[in-house]
Amino acid sequence: MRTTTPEIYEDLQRKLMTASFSPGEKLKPSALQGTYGCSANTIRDVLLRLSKVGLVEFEMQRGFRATRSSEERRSDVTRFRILLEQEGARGSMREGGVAWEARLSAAHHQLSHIEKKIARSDIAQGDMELWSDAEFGFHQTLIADCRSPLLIETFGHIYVQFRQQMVSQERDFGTNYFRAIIAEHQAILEAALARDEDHCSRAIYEHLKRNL
Amino acid sequence: MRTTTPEIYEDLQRKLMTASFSPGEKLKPSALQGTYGCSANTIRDVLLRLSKVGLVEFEMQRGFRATRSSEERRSDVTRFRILLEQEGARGSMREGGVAWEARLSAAHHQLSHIEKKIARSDIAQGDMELWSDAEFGFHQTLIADCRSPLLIETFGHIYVQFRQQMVSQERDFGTNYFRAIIAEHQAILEAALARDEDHCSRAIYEHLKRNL
DNA sequence: AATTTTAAAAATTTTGAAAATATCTTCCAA
DNA sequence: TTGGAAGATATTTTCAAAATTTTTAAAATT
Repeated sequence: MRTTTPEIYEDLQRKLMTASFSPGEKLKPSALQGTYGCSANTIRDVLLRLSKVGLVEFEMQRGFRATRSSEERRSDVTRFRILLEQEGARGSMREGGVAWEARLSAAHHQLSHIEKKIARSDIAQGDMELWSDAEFGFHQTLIADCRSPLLIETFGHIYVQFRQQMVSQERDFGTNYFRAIIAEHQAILEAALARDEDHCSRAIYEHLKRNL
Repeated sequence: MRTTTPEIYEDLQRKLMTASFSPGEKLKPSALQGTYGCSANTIRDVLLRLSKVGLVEFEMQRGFRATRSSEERRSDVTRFRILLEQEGARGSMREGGVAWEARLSAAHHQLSHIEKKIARSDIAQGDMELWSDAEFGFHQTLIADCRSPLLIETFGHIYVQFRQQMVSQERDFGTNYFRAIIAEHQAILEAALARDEDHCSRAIYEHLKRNL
């Protein structure tokens, strides 16, 4: 199998985020090398980079494993995400202009479109991946104009870890779940466009508290 | 020169934090390999790990460089540090027990000892490194009991970036500076021990605002 | 003179294998 | 049985060279 390194990175990232590797599972370069038709060192390189994002744990002399999952960790990731998203949204509401409002509306429109489709329960193959991307797009746009590259970057890392933790915890992701979050995203959008910082913070908390 | 990989990591980290590499300077494995008597790949490995902490920037196909420095970045790092430290201290004040108070007092005592020595201006060789470690110890202890491993880890990353940004910005680090921060650290300690969350947050802000 | 093309040099990434290190098994003694 | 060597196995790390890509500098074209 001929695969470029960026493709390997993307593939491993996706597999980590969709629990194709179970939490805590050992990731052995020598084992993965066969899958991608490259040398073990290339895998090592990619895993080192994925450990920056927090999808992979690395410990010297004892290799890599998919980040462990636990009640505590899920809660920790969620708390941290709430902190970053509240602060980021606050910043965007202060600094963002009409262009930001436009982008946020657009991102929400796209997200809401797919969420309504899923809520009608005609969920098709690949919809979850589309939804996940749209969800990220919305939340990322929410904080995008806060003028803190560091916060934005860290939020990106935390978001993928959040997804990683959530998929490994099977819960009801049925139509009920989507019906609920449609309203929550709507609330966040409205508060953000109204530049009501406290209300927006609360809406973000309400959206995520089920994972605490 | 015979050097183990952890030593290489430490040495590069120290050099990055003390501006032995100027901001934005290219870090070429093939060039550094000679310094440490190891292969270029070992350096690459170390640099990849340092990029997780944010001391090094990595871009695919174009290698590594010491993290760039700018007015904006300094301000960004400072803002982010304030956010994390305020939140972490808040958590410690809520969750920490007497043991935490004891550790915080101890860390402060050590820090204040060296700061007073420096303020008397009999600053000796290696004092800055001792001070830097003690400063980190104090601030880390401040947030240590917030029960958020993620926040603690991220704070560690941001702290070293903060140091990195500060050293590359020459400013008056004379006795005046130390006289000022002695009082600021004292204020943080007192508010923390009094479990006065708002006051502590303010003291943290006052301590760091000069870098905004 | 400015831009694009081309060729050479330099740097980065990848490889495959050897060396170092950790982990597991088996066996023996307490 | 329990605990711990000793050896066997597997994994991780390191290496030096090959392959790829980027950068630099010079030449050619507009």
